[in-house]
Amino acid sequence: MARYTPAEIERKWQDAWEADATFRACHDPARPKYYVLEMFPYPSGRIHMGHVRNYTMGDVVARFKSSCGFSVLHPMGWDAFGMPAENAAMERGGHPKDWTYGNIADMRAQMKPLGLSIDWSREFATCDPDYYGQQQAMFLDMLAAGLVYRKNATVNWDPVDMTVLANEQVIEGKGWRSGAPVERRDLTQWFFRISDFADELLEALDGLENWPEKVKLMQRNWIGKSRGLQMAFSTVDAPEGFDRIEVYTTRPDTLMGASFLGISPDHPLARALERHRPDVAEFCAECRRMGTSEEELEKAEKRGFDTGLKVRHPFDTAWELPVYIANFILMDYGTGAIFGCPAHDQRDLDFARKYGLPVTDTFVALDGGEPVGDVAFVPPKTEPVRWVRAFAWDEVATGEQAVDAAIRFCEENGVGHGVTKFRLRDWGLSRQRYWGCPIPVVHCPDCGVVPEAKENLPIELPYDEDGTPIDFSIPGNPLDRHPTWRNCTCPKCGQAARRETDTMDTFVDSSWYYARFTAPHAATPTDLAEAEYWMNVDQYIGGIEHAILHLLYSRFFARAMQITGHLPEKAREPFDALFTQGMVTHEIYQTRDAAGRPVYHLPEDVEGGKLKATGEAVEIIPSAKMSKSKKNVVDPVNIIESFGADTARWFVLSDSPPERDVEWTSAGAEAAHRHLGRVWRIANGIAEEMDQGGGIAAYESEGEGAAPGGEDDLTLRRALHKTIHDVTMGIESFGFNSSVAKLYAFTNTLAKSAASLPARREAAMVMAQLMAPMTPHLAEDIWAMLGGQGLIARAPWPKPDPALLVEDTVTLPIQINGKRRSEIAVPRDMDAAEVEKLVLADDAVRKALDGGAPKKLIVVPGRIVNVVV
RNA sequence: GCCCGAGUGGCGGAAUGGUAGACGCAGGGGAUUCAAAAUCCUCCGCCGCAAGGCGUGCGAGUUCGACUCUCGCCUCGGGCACCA
Repeated sequence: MARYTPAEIERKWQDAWEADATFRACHDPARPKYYVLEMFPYPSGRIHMGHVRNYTMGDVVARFKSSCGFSVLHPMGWDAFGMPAENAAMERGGHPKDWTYGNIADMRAQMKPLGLSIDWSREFATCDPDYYGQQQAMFLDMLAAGLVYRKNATVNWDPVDMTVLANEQVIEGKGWRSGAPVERRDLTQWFFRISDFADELLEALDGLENWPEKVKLMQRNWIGKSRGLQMAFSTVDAPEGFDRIEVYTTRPDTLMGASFLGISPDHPLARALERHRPDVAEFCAECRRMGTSEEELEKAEKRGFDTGLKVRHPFDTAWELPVYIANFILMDYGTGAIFGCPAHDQRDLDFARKYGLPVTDTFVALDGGEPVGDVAFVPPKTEPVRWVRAFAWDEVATGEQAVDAAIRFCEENGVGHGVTKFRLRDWGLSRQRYWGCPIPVVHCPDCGVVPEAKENLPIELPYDEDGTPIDFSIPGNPLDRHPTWRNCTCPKCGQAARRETDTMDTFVDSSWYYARFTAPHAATPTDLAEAEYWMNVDQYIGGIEHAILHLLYSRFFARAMQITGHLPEKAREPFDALFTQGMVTHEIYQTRDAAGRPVYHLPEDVEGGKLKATGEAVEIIPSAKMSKSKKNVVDPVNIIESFGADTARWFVLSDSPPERDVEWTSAGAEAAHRHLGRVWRIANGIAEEMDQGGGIAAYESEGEGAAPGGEDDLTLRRALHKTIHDVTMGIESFGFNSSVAKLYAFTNTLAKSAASLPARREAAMVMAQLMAPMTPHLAEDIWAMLGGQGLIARAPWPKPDPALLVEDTVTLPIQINGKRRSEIAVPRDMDAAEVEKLVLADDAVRKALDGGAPKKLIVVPGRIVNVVV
């Protein structure tokens, strides 16, 4: 008996698609286009189930839209720059370039058997000089347009390895390799002026109707627009040039509860003091012995240092407040100085209690009104409170009203002015690393910082040094110590100059790849005609972990590209719809090296809690996001080899709602495979019946005009059209798991159906079409064996017949006091009065009423009845 | 610490404010088979012999009716600007 053989049919149909160029994106002005994009992968060397899930979802959308008549663009590329390549070179030798391109070849080979409807002719990697050369050209245009500038910024510095560390490389305040306490260090770096766009990036979120609310909310909070008061406190006995300290506050209404002034350790006053005061210098140095991440600063114990300086309260010059240097105040936000109001801010309160500073209530709750103890009173700004130290508003007012009044009062009295500030900072793009896009500028002794000439692009990364491969075992930036690469001539004056040795943040690479896919081989960054046709991305799909940075940077970049003429106006917001898929999680296996640092292991290297190679026991850390660095990734190649790509695809779609996390298990894979085998056998059985009945030709004349079948045929057709409707709705709303469930249910219906052969043939063919976006190879095979014309991939999507979707009778559940107790079958359109009569005649209802009348009787037509007794 | 999510049977999960547990996994029973595999049929939230009662993380609230809406907690996950 014939069997389902995925290994054979998957190869067969992939070859057929290849020969047909089915997935080649066609710039066809006559058809509407649809651009579906999944976030491109980092080429770690192996695909994992997260990739399979991500790309299968995109593939379902791409194939579905294609069947619906759209000209689809569905490309794939590689986010190929970044630290792991350099780390690999350090750990295992070799070159980042060879490692990366080797990984890309491996991953492409693992991905192709999935049968994704990708136009591979558009593939590129961000580390291709052709790509990053165009990126350099855009950088120069953005520099000319004033979108890029240089300023000082703080980095994590490893004093032993003499190298800059990423936040990820700082573990508990120490360098991951050296173990040395990390220091903060200032470097001159390049920045994109994203904060100039803060307001626009915020406002435009409202127009992104097909983005998840939570992502927009996260971006709103990240941009952090606030209205507040900027004002100065005058100082007493401060050093020269510091007779005033500017502070920014969002709660000027609490000014009468001020208790101290806090300044950042990086504030100019702190820096001035530390020059002459060893005690200040020591405290500031200690503050700087910490990483740069906000998380680390916020989690650190809140500490302050009393400078001994005082400031005068603006409303009462006799009232003096102490000035503290505090480790939790960021120089990057506001003015780097705050006033503390302990009664209405928990952090200020903790600080005040710790250093014995006064706590003064400025308002109390309407009911009660006990003074603040160890919990600050911080009601929502919209809640009315009773003010005990108001200075320009009513005794009872909300925080909002008080803030507005306070700003007005301060402005009228010459104490500062209302300002709007954003939390969003400019985007620092300089990285002191090798494996990234070189920043195309030159440092000339006479001309200073000079943009490289466009004709010299791309500025390529050097592969070796003096004929020998670059040695990555030495910490630090190989470009910086390369013997010749830095040497160049000034594009302006022609004399000897030095090349910039910093490379770009890899977020730059991923901020415009979607645009490059529309014309991947163009001699300019984009081709405006192609961008005009293909942009925007109609459906973008990726992980929630990119909700803020990648997506915000991309939104900024689209604007910057438009300003510099690389994208049309309509691409200002590049992603029309966003879907954030959940992550695939897995256990983490960890051992420790001699120095006690964690070493992670791939699941396939672990068996029964021990390393296969050495037998060493591993520590099992509970399921977490699959990540390259933790090595808790599962290799889907094994699944594809034993069950086929369709099984892998069907399984990742079936088990969990797409936006939710899923823990990968092997248990369901066999079930998925069993089901696909069953579907194939049902179709094959129908094909064999057809053969016995005279072959396909005998059924070709059937169809619309054919004699109506019996009751069984009608029942099957009703179920089929309901399934068409449900599966289509599922795909359109990203409810792939629901679509899969409906297809399971319909398979059962079809298997048990006593309908005529033509009806079952039709049902099997339509079912194949409905399955085609998910299990495309199986669908093609069934389509072919049942006599379908051409490729199912090119067949139009089936439409449900509305007449077959409505049922004549419905079952109404009867609730008594909200609990289901009975049910009645009634004609679909029976009026409520008739229904009521039937309900009151129902045994369960009569029993519950016990002869009395119901208190209330609610009839929701066609849905439910509730009797309140 | 701050911002954003998620919690439903043994497990993954379904459910425009309207029958909680669709569909699948695991498990039980049966058919077929010399036997097994494969396949097919069937049962399956918890307590209870039953009648019935209890059930969507916990506690309140709104409603004729709450997994769904509101408020307060708990737990887990994501992000926090140099991981990608």
